[in-house]
Amino acid sequence: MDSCTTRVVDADRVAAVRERMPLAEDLADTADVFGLLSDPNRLRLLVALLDGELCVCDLAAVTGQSESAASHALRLLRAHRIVAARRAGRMAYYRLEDPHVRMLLDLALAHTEHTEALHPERDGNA
Amino acid sequence: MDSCTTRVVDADRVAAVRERMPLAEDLADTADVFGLLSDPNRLRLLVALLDGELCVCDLAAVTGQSESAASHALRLLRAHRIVAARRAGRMAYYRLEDPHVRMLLDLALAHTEHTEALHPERDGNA
DNA sequence: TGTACATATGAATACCTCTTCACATAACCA
DNA sequence: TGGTTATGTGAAGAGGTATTCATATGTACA
Repeated sequence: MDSCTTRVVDADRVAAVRERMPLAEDLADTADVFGLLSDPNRLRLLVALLDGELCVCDLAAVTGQSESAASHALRLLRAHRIVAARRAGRMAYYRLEDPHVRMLLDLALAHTEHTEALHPERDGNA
Repeated sequence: MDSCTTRVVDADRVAAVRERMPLAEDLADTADVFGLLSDPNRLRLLVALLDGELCVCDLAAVTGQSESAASHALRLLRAHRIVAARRAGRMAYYRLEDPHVRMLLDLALAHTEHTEALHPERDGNA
């Protein structure tokens, strides 16, 4: 099928790893999720939503971006089912919908807080 | 400090979330890590290294990319202390060095394998 | 010593992403 | 009804990123 044109040193290990390699489709989906978490402003939006729903203008205020930028980011997150919106009149309340992303966020943030010991030039939160 | 020029609906919630918001520096670091995991080829490299070290040409073969591309990707991962290299003659054996990234990978891959039903690109398009 | 080999790297290109601006949509209120 | 407010969206520009090609570096081996 997909023959590799390059040399191989440890053919057995290569074959074994290839066997365990997830499907390209699954890897692409996983990479997409990580990509959605790779922007500081989107990260701020999701962190803000960890405690519960917020409307767009509050999310914009908390994350320090324009409401248009926040709306664009929320649209992207919504398209990937990571957040969901509840309409109440002319307001839109967003919530974190994906429990898996919540786990990734918790793990990642716990790590950065935990490894602040490795960056002793700065102390904890504001 | 950083005053928000936009309206706010729930001022208390906004203040509380702001209090809990991690430092911009930490958020940027976290976003960087996620960004490094947001490319399918880099993801393949890291998955291949979950079981142990491999040389560059084997990594290129396993991940289906050119050795130059693999080397570029490994250089990036190495610069962020996610992988480390061991030289043996003219070969370079890379290993996964960051236990936190290993956890993120395990968590993410376990999730994608268990949820085949979830697929994005379907715009909610309100 | 010279040649072949494994890896590293710089530059160039094509692609993608984020932000902003302008405007659209839709709900609320006088 | 018209005006104001909250959010949504398209287009465009700036900036970032990934891949490739060519070449450099350094090791091994004849």
